[in-house]
Amino acid sequence: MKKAPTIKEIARMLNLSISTVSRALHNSEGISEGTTRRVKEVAHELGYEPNQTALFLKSGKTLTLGVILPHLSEAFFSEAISGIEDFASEHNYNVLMGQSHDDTEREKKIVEAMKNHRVDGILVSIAKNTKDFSHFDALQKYDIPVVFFDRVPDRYEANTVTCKMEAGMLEAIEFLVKRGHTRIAFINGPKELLATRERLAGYDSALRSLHVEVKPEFVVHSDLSPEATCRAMQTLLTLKTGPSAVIAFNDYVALDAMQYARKMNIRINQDISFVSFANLPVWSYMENPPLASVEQFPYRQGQRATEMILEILNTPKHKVTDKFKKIILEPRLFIHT
Amino acid sequence: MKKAPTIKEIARMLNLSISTVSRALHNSEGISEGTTRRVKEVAHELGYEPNQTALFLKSGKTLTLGVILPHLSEAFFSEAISGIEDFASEHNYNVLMGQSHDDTEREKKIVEAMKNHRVDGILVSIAKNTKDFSHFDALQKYDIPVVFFDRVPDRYEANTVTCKMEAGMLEAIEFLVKRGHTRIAFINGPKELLATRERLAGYDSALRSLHVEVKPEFVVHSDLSPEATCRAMQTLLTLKTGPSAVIAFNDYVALDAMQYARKMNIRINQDISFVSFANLPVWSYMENPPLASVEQFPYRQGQRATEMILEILNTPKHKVTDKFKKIILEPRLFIHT
DNA sequence: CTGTTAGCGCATTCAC
DNA sequence: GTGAATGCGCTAACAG
Repeated sequence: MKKAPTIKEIARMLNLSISTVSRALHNSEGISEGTTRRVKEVAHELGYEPNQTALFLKSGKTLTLGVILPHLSEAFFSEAISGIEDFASEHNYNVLMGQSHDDTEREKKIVEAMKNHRVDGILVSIAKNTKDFSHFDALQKYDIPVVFFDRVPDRYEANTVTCKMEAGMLEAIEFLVKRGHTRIAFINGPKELLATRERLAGYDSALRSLHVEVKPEFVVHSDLSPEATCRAMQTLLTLKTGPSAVIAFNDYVALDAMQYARKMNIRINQDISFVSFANLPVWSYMENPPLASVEQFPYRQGQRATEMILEILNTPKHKVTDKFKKIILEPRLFIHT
Repeated sequence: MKKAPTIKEIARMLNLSISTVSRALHNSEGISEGTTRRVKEVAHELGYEPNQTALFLKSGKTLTLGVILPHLSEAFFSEAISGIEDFASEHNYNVLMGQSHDDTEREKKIVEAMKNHRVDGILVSIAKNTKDFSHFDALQKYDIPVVFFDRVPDRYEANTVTCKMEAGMLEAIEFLVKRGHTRIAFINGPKELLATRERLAGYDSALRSLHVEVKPEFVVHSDLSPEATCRAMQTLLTLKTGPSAVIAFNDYVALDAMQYARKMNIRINQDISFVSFANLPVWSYMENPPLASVEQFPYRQGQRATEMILEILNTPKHKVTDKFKKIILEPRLFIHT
């Protein structure tokens, strides 16, 4: 049973005081070259690494960022955290990760654990049902900044990184209209999500600005489960005058909707065209992907969010303002084939 | 600029000593009910959470597990870490995450950072080129146990969780032979990986035991890049007597190989049948997935690895043995109708 | 029932 | 050039 080496141990081995060892390791002035060398040798020999945990007591910095996501199994989020981790590690930060599984209670627990660990800052994509943000607000008492990305609270008081969904929707609809579609349906997501409302607003305004008739029955909802998506698709297919194109809330909804349509003997992108949000990497391998999808750059969003929080952390306290930071990325319509 | 509340602050506010506060928060014996209540009230009011970092100094436990993976963008690994995080958080452990991007140098850096943070244990799937394990061995000095999963070192001295690849290969080949295939090719992975050698051993022994002729030219390699996979597939397609079935090292290789074949006007699973390893969740949505794939249960592997490391952490020091723990899971052939 | 103190690992201020 | 002492937040052993 070993114990991690400490400066104390090094000091004892060399008959030095711990402060000398500490200074030697930091190349401080006023330590003889010989001592410095010997200290470093022994340190290396023992595989000494400074104890970040002890350092925190002095510095108040853990060099750790907390990341809270709904779930990693969704490609969007695993790409995002990949961007976060890459950017963070470039700047010597570590990443503590937690999945809320779209459950507000778990989200609260994770926030608490991260408070316990005194992470320097937290990046979050909130759970589907989170309406109350008091667990995040409580972080102010700990001087832990929070940056929300993608799934952000529907209120102004928050640092956020998002994609301009209205713009993405406009691009998608312009694309379809150019191809001659006028009966454009929309399978939207759960009404609690801000993203749902934004996409709907984009849908309405895009259709209006392009002078396409807005039919209320063309907008249906899914809670993102395969079953709900199939029901939504079914609703669309049983309309007397059905849609010629369907926009899906995201790629998973598109997958389920397209599968259901295929089962109903509808030819994808011939009888009904599809356009989707988020752009799964696997589309390129599919024989019949949606005609296009709105790329939301999860990796980039993660990166930018990390950049934002590091900027906040590096702002000297006396310069802190009350302004909230907002980054809004432009999505891009990615046309398949 | 707030600072995190401490027991000291609570003590000052109530004119108590810090030890009384500490005891009250822990419901220790011998504290008057009134005091306990008042302490808890104030603690709640301030949003007090104990400082895990300070606790570590005493207990030597950070309640944090380090996880090192090649990259999260691969579904296999994001599923695995999902299993790790779920199991860990159930047991009040947090997860510190790092991506090696299949680069041994980055892997070393991550190990060092995790040593700095004094994680209680580390779970790893090693980088493709890692041959030297001294950075992991050095963790012994810190009494930090390591459990390898999926991508494990090719030596005995390691705690490992893996899938029995030979068995998976046998199942896959049995499946193909039953369907009448005798010309079964294999696109294997990079030779450095243990998984590559295991699959090859399984391939050879399965063919032999089923009395199918082994043709050396039927085994080709890919470094897992799309280009290499296409070249490998091309090699197979230009054989005078080509294969009737192809087994792919993993799903990504299968995707690339199938796409290439399609481009060459080969009808998937008619002209050439495919079987793959790993079982991407999206197969179920594809019109022409491989006939079958060998499911390796990444989520389960992550869970079991976490279970193993927690078991090691909870073993009293005096009971520690030198034995290495090994868990070998049975893969399952998943047939895509 | 409650207060005082030591110590975990380290950087740092003050002595010599 | 180097050592001794302090304090970061907290628990636990020891005193009352």
